[in-house]
Amino acid sequence: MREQPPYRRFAETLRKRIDGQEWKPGERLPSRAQLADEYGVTADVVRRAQEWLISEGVLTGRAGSGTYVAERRERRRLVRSPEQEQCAPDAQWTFESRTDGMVPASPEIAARLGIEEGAYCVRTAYEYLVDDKPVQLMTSWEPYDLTVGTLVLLPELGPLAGAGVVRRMAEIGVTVTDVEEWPEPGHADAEEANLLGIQKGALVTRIQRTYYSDDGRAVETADIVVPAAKCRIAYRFPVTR
Amino acid sequence: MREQPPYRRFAETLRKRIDGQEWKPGERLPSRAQLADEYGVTADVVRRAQEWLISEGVLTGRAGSGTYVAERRERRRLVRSPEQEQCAPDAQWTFESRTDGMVPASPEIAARLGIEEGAYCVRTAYEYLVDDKPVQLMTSWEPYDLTVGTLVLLPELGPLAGAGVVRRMAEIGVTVTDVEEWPEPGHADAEEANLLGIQKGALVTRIQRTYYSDDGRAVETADIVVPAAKCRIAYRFPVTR
DNA sequence: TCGAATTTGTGCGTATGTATC
DNA sequence: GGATACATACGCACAAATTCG
Repeated sequence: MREQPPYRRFAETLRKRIDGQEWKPGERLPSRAQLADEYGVTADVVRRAQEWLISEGVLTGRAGSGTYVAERRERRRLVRSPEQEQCAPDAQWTFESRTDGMVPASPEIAARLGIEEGAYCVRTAYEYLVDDKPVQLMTSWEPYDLTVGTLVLLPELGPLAGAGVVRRMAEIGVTVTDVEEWPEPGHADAEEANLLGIQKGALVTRIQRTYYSDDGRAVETADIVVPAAKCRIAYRFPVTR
Repeated sequence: MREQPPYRRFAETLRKRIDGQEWKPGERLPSRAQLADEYGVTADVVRRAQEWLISEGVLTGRAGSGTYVAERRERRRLVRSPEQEQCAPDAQWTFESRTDGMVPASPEIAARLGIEEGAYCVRTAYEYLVDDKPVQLMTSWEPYDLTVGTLVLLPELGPLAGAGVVRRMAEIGVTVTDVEEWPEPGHADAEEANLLGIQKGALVTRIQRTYYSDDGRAVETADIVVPAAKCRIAYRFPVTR
């Protein structure tokens, strides 16, 4: 076993004091200079130790303000299963949406929807909120020619505003039968971190979701960003053999 | 728009040369000293630019050898759905397993299995292989008192060795009806990176999977590590309302 | 309101460790 | 075993954000 470098040892020192409730969640730690003085290490060793703990989600740093013990906020459980309309708003969840209108399909979106590159889609951006705080981002695309001339053309308008893809499609005679989700790990970019109230570079799960109708056509596809610090994702489904 | 720092600008220079097929996937780049000379920057700027591209999966570094253009390997599609036994071996997939024998349940595992802390479990480690290369790791726990005295006590032995949880449990009269998976983003530690043949710190998805029987008891839980660079995970299930 | 002090965040160069050939 | 190349750690300087008088 090789000896740990100074910054890692100091990180463990800090972690012990945090675990011992010496500083409680949300509280500010002494400044780097103070900690360096107290332990007889350089301020840079303190900085690296804090960076390490930040990357583990134990601390969070705020420029100009200080380094804080991360709030052990209870993470939302986000269930994704066949039995329910996913991500529908309820008493606890709400969302804000903004339809950008028609945009030509990028090569990737065209492939996901099975339409021609450049064909028009209705793009809508969603922010899911709990207690008025965003906990999930989504951008969705629907083929324009699927909903043109119907009341559900714009997801956020009409009698079924906010009702979810399955119900909206049912309204125009399209039966959604399957959903496919591709979750991938990633890091939050500056914009996502800002919108979600998390640290830049924090771990997120990006989900590509596509709904399919009974004739096998893709009727909607979406990019979903779920911050690991705020949400746990659960897939639950029956086992059939 | 603020000006980019030198290492970021040089990263874009490198990226353009890579995109232009100047160096092909798998090929070695010139050494840092050479690149630094060629572009009139310090070797440290080259190093940081390469680190940046490594974190994006464009390059990979090997100590003592060189920096290489990442192979754009085709990623396995890993379907997780109700219709099939998951992760069963077939013509393309195989796995190696190693049962550690009985271990007392940690608090976390006990909670996941709904058993008492310290109660014994059968722990088994799996490495899933494609072309003899590991693409997925799994560690599973089964309550000892569930399978004790039966032929399926050890997942890797007996007539149903390697048959999967659902079939093995069916053999002893336990009907598995549901599965729950909790995927979370993370980074590979040194050991995982070594086993999976990926860079240390590379993005992975960690899945907590638990199978439930018809009486609601958890019959198996597992930690699964899926490297993003090698596998895409797909959840597909029917929509029922 | 504004500016100075404080605190964290970013970038860079050097020294050293370690794997490869 | 030596030479070479990347990996890790550290210290310093400065920028950016916040705080507070």
